[in-house]
Amino acid sequence: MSRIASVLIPMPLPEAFDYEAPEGMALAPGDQVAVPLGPRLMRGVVAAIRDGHGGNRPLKQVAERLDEPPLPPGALEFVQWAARYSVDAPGQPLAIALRGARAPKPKPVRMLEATGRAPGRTTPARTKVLEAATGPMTAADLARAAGVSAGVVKGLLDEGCLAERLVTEDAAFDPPDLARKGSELNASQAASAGALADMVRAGGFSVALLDGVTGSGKTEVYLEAAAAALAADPEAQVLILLPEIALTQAVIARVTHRFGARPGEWHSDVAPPARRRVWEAVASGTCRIVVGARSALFLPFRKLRLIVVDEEHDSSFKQEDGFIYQGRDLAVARGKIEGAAVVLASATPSLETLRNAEAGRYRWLRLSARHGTARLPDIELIDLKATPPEHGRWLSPPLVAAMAETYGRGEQTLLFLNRRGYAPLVLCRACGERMTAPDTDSWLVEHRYSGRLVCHLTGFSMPKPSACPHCGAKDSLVSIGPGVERVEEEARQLFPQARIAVFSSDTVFDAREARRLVEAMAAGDIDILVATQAAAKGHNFPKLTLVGVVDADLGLRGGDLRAAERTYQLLAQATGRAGRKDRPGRALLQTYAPEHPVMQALKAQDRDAFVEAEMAEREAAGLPPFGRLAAVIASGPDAAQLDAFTQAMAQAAPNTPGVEVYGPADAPLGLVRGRRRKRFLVRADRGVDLSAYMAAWRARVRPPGQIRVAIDIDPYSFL
DNA sequence: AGCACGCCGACT
DNA sequence: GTCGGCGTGCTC
Repeated sequence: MSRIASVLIPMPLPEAFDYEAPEGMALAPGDQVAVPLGPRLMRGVVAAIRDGHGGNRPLKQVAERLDEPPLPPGALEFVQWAARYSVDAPGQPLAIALRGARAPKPKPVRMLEATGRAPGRTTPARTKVLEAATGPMTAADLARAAGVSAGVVKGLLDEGCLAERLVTEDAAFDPPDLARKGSELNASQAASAGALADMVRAGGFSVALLDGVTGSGKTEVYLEAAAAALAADPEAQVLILLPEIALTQAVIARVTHRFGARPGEWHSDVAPPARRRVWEAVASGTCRIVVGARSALFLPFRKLRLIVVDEEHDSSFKQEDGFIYQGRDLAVARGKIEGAAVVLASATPSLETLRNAEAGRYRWLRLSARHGTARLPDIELIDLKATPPEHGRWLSPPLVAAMAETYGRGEQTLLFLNRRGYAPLVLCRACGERMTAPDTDSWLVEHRYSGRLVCHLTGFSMPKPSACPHCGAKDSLVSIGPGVERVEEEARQLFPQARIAVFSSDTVFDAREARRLVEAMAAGDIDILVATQAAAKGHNFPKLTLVGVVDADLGLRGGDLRAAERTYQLLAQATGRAGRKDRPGRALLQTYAPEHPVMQALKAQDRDAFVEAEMAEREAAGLPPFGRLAAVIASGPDAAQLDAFTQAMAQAAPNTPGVEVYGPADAPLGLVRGRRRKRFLVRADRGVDLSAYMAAWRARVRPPGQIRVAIDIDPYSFL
């Protein structure tokens, strides 16, 4: 008999591997260890310890217990739960959970300090350096502060008048100052904040929907819930999740102001050493507030007491590649594991969340009053059949007139179009050839800034050719349809004097640039902002009084489950931008289907009507939130082999009451990176353990050769 | 994911 | 006769 450690390894292995725990090595679940895997040593995390022996073959031994913070029990359980739920290898979520633990430590910086020794020879330059050396500084800073060359500093260092000291950036996070007062709350906010504070103080798992229109002050309310959680327990930790990196800076500033301490920041743009610092501080409990993107859910919290999911409806919470998961749903799961309160905040909650609130599973807190004196914008539909734009233009006469009026008053316009680039399609007038990426069915999008054709799916790009690559015709390629760049071009032609900017992921590369643009807009330094979804939420632009939605129908096409819901949310968010302070706002929606229920509900600003109609349709079809969906994407380079495999897979689908399997069908993007793709869609009744069903199905087939099978629980994109 | 082992073409 | 192409499969 010996002790056996079951070890999770951050790789796509199907299960934890067993190792023998060497005599005298103290090991506990959560410990980070080094274990031999094949020819090399891997980092892993102990999932469980038991007594026993290896069975038919001898086990390898754990090589070393690493001197690193262990994964707390809640984090470990969450990793395993997430893997099971997503029907994926536990190593996938574990890799996310260890992303901060494996990052390099912050490098110590060489700082110089005066030692008090007088230099052998005093010169004016040396005196200036010693006067400037009031505290530890880097050599470069000291030379700059004294206005001398680096040589002078070096000379003083060599003589021992300055001494070198290695300083690691202070790893500690300041504790939140709980004596600080929060913002002044109106009656509605105060009631919700009180309810959330009670919920948090009561302890244990519970979920609340914080439901309030744009500008109703949801952030102030959930910050009070955070204050209650932090005050109730000196070790309590709070996690605030946001759908996009661009929104983190504003919330970090709010948290810093509210608690007098900067929270931990966690998203893909955070540099590795800073990530390591946050990871360790969260594991040790010294970092008590984290603001981050969905992957922050996997941080090693010790005593997580509150999770806020801001803009909970946002589809960016859905991770689509690699480890596929829905951040909002996993947040609720982590809350359950930790016994924490979960607050889902939105102006346009997802139908899933609304259903849970209606059914009483979630506490439903409505923020009714709008902050300050701002009024909701008027929403008008522009019927593009009645008043179409000129040929080759995208802004209709009524929208242009409204823009002129707004510009004339010195106010701002937001033109909203959820399409990057200049034109979504380039085709040849001579032969009709559509430009697509090699090995892909998706259209190449023209980008004029870069002069290239870009595939938004694979990242492939090429210079725009002067002749058609198919038929060779010269100058025959035409740009079809609008992207934000093209709308910007049109706006510049219409308003040559206006200050116009574009906000899309092609023009805004990082959080800093996003903040710069948002600040310029807030300060009134931009007259017309042309934006994709990236700018449609979370900001307050006092001089913005007109929102033009260039193509309101965009989300109504394509026949995916959430198209109507997404359009509704997007438009409600985008139009919510207009007229927030004392100016009334207007929103103009260009549409070819003004009679569509979504357009009508939006025009009437009747969320309940929209939700009721959409819920009825979903219920009748047994679709989420009344049923559950999963997708299988099988892909491979050989079409015939893939067909044969997906046919076999269809045969192998377990026959279970309450589950229907549709497919195999060609995936909408049937060819990606040279691989053919086939898709199954699985619909299940609410009570079915869909993850178990999918796992059982997958276990029945063995994908041959190059064929890959990906399972997506609760798919969003049907591509 | 790595990294081996494996079985078929052009080289010192 | 070998070196090496990367296809297939395993790692407790």
